[in-house]
Amino acid sequence: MTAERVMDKAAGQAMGQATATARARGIDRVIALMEHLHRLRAPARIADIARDTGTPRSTVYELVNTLVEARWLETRDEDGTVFFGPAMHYYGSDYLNSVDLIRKARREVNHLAEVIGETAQFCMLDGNKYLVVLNEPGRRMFRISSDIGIKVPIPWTASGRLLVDHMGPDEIRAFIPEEDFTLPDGRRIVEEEFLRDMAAAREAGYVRTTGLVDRFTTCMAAPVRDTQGRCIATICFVVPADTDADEQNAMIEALKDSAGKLSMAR
Amino acid sequence: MTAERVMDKAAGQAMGQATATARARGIDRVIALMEHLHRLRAPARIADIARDTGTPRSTVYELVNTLVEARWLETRDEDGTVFFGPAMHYYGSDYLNSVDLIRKARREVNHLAEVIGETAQFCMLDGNKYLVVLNEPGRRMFRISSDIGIKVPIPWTASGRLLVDHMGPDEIRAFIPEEDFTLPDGRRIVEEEFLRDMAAAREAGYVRTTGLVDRFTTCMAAPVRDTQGRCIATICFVVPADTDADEQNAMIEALKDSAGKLSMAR
DNA sequence: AGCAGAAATCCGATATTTCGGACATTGATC
DNA sequence: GATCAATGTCCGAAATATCGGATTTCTGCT
Repeated sequence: MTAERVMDKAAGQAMGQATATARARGIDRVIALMEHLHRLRAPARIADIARDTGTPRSTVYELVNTLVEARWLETRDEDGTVFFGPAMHYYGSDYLNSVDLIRKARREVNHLAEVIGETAQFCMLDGNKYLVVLNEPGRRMFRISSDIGIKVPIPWTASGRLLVDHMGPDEIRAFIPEEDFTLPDGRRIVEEEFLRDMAAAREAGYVRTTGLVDRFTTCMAAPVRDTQGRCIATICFVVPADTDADEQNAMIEALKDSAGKLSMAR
Repeated sequence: MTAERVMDKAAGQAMGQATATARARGIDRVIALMEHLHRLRAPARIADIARDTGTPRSTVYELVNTLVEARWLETRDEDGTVFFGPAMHYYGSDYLNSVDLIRKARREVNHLAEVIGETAQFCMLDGNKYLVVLNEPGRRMFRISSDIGIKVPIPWTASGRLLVDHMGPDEIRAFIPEEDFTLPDGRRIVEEEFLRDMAAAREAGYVRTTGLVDRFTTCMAAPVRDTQGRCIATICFVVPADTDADEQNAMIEALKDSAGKLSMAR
């Protein structure tokens, strides 16, 4: 109820910039600032931060100084831009280590990426969106970093078809926003198709999709289930669509294996 | 200059708790709070946070609410403790990906931990202290998490002997605080010994120490050097002291190999 | 050199947040 | 069931951090 004072939540969804109105707490401004950098995924100049977050310039300067001193932010290059600093990594590591499932998942994801050599990920739901929690790039050169912590519509992903496993058609309709069935390129995912994929995935114990978000990419995912059999996360590979079929099958086996271990674990 | 208002810096070194005096900015209180959780490396109850950071109780409640809402913190279990939340992981990942050397180092550390099966680390200096930046546990059960982002006296570590490589005896004396030559168990590292280790390490291209911080642990480290040949980081293994000699030699070769790649890279 | 525009700093006033302490709630112990 | 302790909420007042705008410094360009 406090942060909303600064950001108009209604305006949220779209390109995340807030129009500040009144005077706000330092904390709320800092939260907006960090969130902005995260969405940007790149260093930003202070003036731009001020504009894009709707924070008065003098305030941003003041806060950035404080944050740089605390190593939450770092001044980059000599171009006067700032980005996240080492403290965030330390705190983030503490978080990862404190969550049992994620700590174990890290092992599996690293192992998969190392042995198979393709990009492996660990994904979960965050509200009604899909989220990459862990990402370990394979040996390929490109696609170095992925979108850790960036929310994506559930129907855009292979894993999404597993993560809503336990819901009936009506529940899903209520849960996933209408507009999320439209892909970035404008194509539309028919609901029946989605439900069919889902049922097939539950049956087979894995799911594979090609050319969803990106035409030339194939995703394969296996479900991590809790003791009640509910899918609480997925492990997946992201590979070029032209990857050899046998290799893909090997990957799926590896995924099922890893996902199985994590399902046991908790 | 702002954060100091809250924390008495002189009191620092010891058990990190500050005695708040005057009214402080929310930001400064939050920084103290996060730093406290990081040192603690465990969830804490709000009342304890208030006591240990010297922040008024009502203020902590207020701030924690804001931070939980932003996912910077998370309420754990049902015992009312709080700890870092997922947002810290996302911001931390952004940081890691934004620093070239660290991003590359992550590959190497993961690879080493996977292939050799022992805990691998990537370390750097932070001021006049040694710091584990990346840690990847091996296949052994114990010693799951390490002290990422926790400052350690340079002489306590194998890597430390490489990281001050470029300094002369006088520089080192000026750089490393006197008291840092005393190990946690009270033993004292003679300066000549340290300098000898250093010279030998530079000569050999790696360093190995046993029973420094912990009697039953051996550390092996290889230097990552910049274009001027200066040691800017190290890669290392942390293994039980009774590890087979041949295995240790193989590890050292693997370390030199990885460190060499990173030295090339930048 | 000189100029224009942007980046960064400075400063005082006021709207606001922090803080203390009182009050409510929960839970454990005897 | 009563007592004590710990946890969490609420509220008004006072201290002060945020903000606007003016000033200064920097940078690139003609």
